[in-house]
Amino acid sequence: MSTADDTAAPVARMADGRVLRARGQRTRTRLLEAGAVVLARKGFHAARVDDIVTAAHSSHGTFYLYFASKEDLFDQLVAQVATDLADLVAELPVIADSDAGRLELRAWLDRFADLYERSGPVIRSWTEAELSGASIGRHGEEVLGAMTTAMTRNIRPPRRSKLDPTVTGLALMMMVERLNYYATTRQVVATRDELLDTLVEVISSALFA
Amino acid sequence: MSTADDTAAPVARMADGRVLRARGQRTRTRLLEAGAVVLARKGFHAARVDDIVTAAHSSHGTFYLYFASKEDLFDQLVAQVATDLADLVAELPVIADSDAGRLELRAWLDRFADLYERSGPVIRSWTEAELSGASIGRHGEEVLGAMTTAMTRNIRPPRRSKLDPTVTGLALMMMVERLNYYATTRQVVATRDELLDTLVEVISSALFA
Amino acid sequence: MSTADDTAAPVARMADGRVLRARGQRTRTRLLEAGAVVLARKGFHAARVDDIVTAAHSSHGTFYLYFASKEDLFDQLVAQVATDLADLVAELPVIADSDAGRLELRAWLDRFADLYERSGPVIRSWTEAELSGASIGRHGEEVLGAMTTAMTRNIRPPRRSKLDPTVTGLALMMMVERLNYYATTRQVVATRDELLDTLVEVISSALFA
Amino acid sequence: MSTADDTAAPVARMADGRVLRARGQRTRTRLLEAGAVVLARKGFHAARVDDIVTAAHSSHGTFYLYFASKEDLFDQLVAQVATDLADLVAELPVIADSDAGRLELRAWLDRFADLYERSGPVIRSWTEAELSGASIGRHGEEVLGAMTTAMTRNIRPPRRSKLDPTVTGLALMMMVERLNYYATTRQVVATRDELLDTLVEVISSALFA
DNA sequence: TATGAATGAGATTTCATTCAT
DNA sequence: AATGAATGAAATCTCATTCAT
Repeated sequence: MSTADDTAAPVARMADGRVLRARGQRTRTRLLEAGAVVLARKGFHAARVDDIVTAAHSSHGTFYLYFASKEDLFDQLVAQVATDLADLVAELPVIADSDAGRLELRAWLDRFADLYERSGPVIRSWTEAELSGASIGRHGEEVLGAMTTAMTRNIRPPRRSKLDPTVTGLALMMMVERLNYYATTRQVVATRDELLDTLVEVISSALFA
Repeated sequence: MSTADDTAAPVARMADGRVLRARGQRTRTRLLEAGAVVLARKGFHAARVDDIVTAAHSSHGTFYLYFASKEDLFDQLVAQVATDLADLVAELPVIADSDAGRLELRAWLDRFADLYERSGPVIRSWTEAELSGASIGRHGEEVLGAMTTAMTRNIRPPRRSKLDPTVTGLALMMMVERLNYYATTRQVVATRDELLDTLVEVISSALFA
Repeated sequence: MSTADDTAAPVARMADGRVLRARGQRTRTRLLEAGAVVLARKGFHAARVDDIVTAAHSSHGTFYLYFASKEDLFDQLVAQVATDLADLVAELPVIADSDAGRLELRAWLDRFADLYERSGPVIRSWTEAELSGASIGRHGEEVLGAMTTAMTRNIRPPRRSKLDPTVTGLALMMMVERLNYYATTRQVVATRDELLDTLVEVISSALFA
Repeated sequence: MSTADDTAAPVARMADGRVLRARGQRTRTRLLEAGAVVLARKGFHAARVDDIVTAAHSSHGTFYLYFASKEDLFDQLVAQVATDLADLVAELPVIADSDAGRLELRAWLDRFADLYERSGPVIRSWTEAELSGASIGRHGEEVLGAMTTAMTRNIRPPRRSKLDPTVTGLALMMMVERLNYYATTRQVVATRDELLDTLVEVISSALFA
């Protein structure tokens, strides 16, 4: 049995490093949640600190008690989602060329879609932040790498000599992300089943054709 | 037989609608090109009018002679690229399940990659603009629809009953776009050949598996 | 009997509608007063936001905390003066053709001159704003109507068949305004007594000749 | 008999002093007329050089060939009107306390109203310009003095001991001006006859009561 | 003489961050 | 811990005037 604390939950702190009491904890959470809402509604650049504190029924002064800057808040939001995503990606199974394998893949994609539905706005703001060179992009790069690697593990080199595994892994994962993107933003109308069926088919075709 | 010019090129105009003489034409072009460069370097939101006029060796006053606002310039840039992209997309052939078909597809993807290399920054700024609700998004939706439809034409329903053609078309096109994105931004290291081979394989697997 | 305050003073607000605390109240007042001073010195169009914030020992940012725009500040100034003026005009008595009547008229004109001395610059800027079609003109029209009506009440139709009461009322009131204008701007040199005597004479001549 | 040229018409010149040929003459006139139209529509401050040259079907470059500045054009406009007005004012007769005198006065006021109808916008812009300290105000002061003096000549000191002649003259003339102002801007609805009747009555009451 | 194009100083406005209570 | 107020650098945009042909 492991001793306590070996997965020490990171203690939330104020911007100046002091540890939070219960009330502070709640205020910080309120601001983070408001940040997510505003991010979803307006995107990274158009989000104003004022929008966030208004949505959180708080104030500018309070905001800077908990976050060093606007970017800091978004960074913390992104860090959380990046962790969730990395955890999920780590659980992508090696997929067998069988109905069972396809079912496993489908189940994983379902969980991905769940996560995307919850955290899509934050994930989408990644791209926006990346494009303009904000520091938030870091998380994106790490997760991108993890996703690519996870999918790459499924590609047995002997089978398809022409396919570069890394490139293929990236291609398939990006397809998964984009399709979820257009589905959650309703730019394409598709049920969850259609989404999953399509992804399973295309991915398994690519892997086992 | 009609002479040339029956598809009269749209005449460039000043922000107040007056048509341009030769010198104005040149200045406008210089500003557009500088805009593209700045857009590539900084992204839509971080791009400053001042950056653009400095890059174009021009002035603020001149800028507003040709464009009603910063957004107007980017809108015109995007409109141009949207046209190019739509033209290319219209030329996507119906792909046969044969080596010849694969070659045709590969050639088309090569042209897409060329266009993306030239106009990638503008295309990428689309997403950024979309996210923050700018009016530029319009073009994006149209082109997105055209791309999806073009790819969809290649999916013969009888073959793969489970695949929704529209969703599949979108998925494949988005994969093409994203892969080009990561290739041009050097977030994935791949030669043009690796890129094309991978895309041809995955797409034809999906279509003909 | 009701206590005071049943005509609750309109609560001062920030540009975004939030109500003010004491400090904000003071800052807003300082800006309004500085605005009046600058308006007097430079007129509506030549007045710069920068002049105002400098005079108020404040900053641009603060200015826009309290006023949505430069025009908004002047509009609030004008609204205040319009109210004062309307109140005074409402108190114009019906004038009897007697020494007592003339004394009453004189007293009222004296109060008008006081108000004009205090608020002349703002009243004068009305005209400037009207001419250029700014929204401030509204107040002007209302007050103009009230002034005309008030004076009109003094004109007994039977007496002077040829006089249109409204036109006469307007004529006399405008004379009052213009004379105060030239007196306060020192374009005519006249003591308060000369001013009042002249106005009383001309008005009572017109009413009772 | 006087020699030729003792009323030498001021020769129109370009901004750099050169005398105009016929074509230049016409262009200059077109710009002046366009200036008057724009002045009427927008007022002094809101009038843009661009509005004027567009209305005159001319160009910025041409504008500065004939006028040293925007103010210069308005100054020339005002100078013309000031001359007309001064001429008219010089012809104000000494009014007798008789029906004939009233008719003479009425005739003069009719001519004033004609002039105001033609040149009202320019006259009105005087005030606007004065308020913001533009140099145009000069003409205004001169004409104001002339108008006051002219009316003052009609006030026989023995009659009304309390009236300061200058102040009264100013008061009456300003009433004339304002009433014409509100009549031409349609802020008061009155026929020319009502206007004249009212003014004749009030003025003669004041002079002869 | 005429003109379209170019200029840049200067105006208004925004908003992340800091201050004072 | 919390907050309302203040700040000012920086951004966008305007327009009288000058330039070059």
